Amino acid sequence: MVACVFLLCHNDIIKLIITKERGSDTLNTEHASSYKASNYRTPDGAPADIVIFTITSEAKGSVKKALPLRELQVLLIQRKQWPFEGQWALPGGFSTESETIHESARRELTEETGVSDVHLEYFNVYSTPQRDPRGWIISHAYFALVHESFLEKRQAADDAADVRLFPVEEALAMDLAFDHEIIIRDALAQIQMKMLTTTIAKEFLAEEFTISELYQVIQTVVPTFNERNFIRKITSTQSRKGIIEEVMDHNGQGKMSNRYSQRAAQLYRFTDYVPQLSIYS
Amino acid sequence: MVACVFLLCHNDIIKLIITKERGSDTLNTEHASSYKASNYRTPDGAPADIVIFTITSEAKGSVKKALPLRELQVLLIQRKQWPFEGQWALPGGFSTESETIHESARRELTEETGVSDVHLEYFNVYSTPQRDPRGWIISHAYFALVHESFLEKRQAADDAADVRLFPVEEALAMDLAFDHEIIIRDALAQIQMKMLTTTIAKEFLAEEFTISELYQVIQTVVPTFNERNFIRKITSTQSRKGIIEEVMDHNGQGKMSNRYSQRAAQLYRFTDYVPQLSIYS
DNA sequence: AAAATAGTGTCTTTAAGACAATATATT
DNA sequence: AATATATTGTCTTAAAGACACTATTTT
Repeated sequence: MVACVFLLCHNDIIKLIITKERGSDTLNTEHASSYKASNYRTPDGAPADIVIFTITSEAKGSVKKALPLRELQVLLIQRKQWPFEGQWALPGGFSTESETIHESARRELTEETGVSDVHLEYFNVYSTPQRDPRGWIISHAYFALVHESFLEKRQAADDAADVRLFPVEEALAMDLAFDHEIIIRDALAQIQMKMLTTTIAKEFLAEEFTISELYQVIQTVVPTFNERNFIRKITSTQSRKGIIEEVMDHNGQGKMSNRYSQRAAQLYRFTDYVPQLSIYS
Repeated sequence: MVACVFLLCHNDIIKLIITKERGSDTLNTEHASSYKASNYRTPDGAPADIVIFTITSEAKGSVKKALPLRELQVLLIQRKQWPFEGQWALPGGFSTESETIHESARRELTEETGVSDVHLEYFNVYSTPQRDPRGWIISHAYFALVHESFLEKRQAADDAADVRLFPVEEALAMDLAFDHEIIIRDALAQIQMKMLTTTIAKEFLAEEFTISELYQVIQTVVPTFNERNFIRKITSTQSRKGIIEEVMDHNGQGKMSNRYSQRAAQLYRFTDYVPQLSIYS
């Protein structure tokens, strides 16, 4: 006993309602041992949407050697078709039956950035009814953290007016497609938390970096972050000094950089130590 | 131009393949401005599965007043039908178009426990192809933390042989339905992390509790947790003492409990302070 | 010399960590 | 009196927090 109704609501959208006989999956003990006919409507798609963050750095024009201005940016694409035609949206795409959603997000990310070894992390699902006018579409939201050097070539390759980086605050003030403003807001809160509790700062830095650069990156993502004795804590506190280590040159001397400063600064790299935080110890 | 093919693989399962015309949603700039006909297969369901944890406590028989034995347990239900008939599985159910997945998880949880104001948190999506023999079914996994007192009445109400608590280690050693072993393993790792970084311990405790009870709950979830000066840290460290506070009686004296001890112990409660952890400060 | 970033000295207060000792009520 | 849990005393070492000071190179 099968009924199949097609409702053509828009010229490129099909809604379908299917009545099918399926064993009850309710776990209520009253029903668990009896079969029950129900009406089932299945989702019209399960896409992955990706909030791609990068931190751009721009040299200050005034002085030669100075710390660059850094800004947290998010990559958006301009929609070419209904729905939300002309509006900016997160990159993403429908996942297929033959891949996990994570694989589909990875595929989209590679298409968008041209780089494959990039931090990609799942953080939430968005399923509010009517969130997508095309139908019942449940979106799986990821964030990606990309070093600006990876996006530079992409930006140059196709001077695409329809793919652009926006400062996060600017993006949040725009009229974005779907519920993408909420998704970006949630992603921002997520990376702010992760910036302080994990070593994701490394995703925005070169392999070797100075303490000032690290401090700047943290402050760019979490503007309220303010540690007066930052260098002391990160380098001389026993419980934390395992997170980063000094880079040495071939003579066993500390490797220095004077990219941004008159006095050369020690270079550091992240170790593979994973800090374990606890409110009880 | 619509093709619809029904494949009846099992008497209560319908697989469908639909070819429909839809605008390309790939974000590749090569395709962004051209429409492309594609074959779309849509998911057959988007259920929420819930890992319901509780901590049971059993008084030691030998002595009258002694700390109880506590054990982390997970609620499972025995399947009554194909697929995985007879095997134990997580409670859960298909979400519908008119609710968010979170609402559907909340609904299932209330059906299962009879209680509504319970900690419920989303943690991951499971979408490995073939994870469900009924079709392309993407499962959204939640964990719930329930005080044992909430489950006691439920357990008594229907002496349901098909709904049972299992010690987590025992559940993980069983041959569970679907990929539910992996889901439980991930949920366990998740609550172990959250137990140490948030105040979810409160979900397993009464409103008022002693330091020993709190310590026991943490150790039950995270067996490696071992803090020799626990009482000192939680009560006399400035940065942490905001997490809990002493309960006072009407005379302004500390309210005590001797449920588990000869010498009465001070009762505490959690404040609404949300601790902020950081590896940098 | 002024500017800009990098890093150290020094002092006070607070917390961590270990473990012995004391407190209170029950059996 | 022995027992079981709760709590405090005391000591040593480590870290937090503040802020003035020195270091290095460029302009």
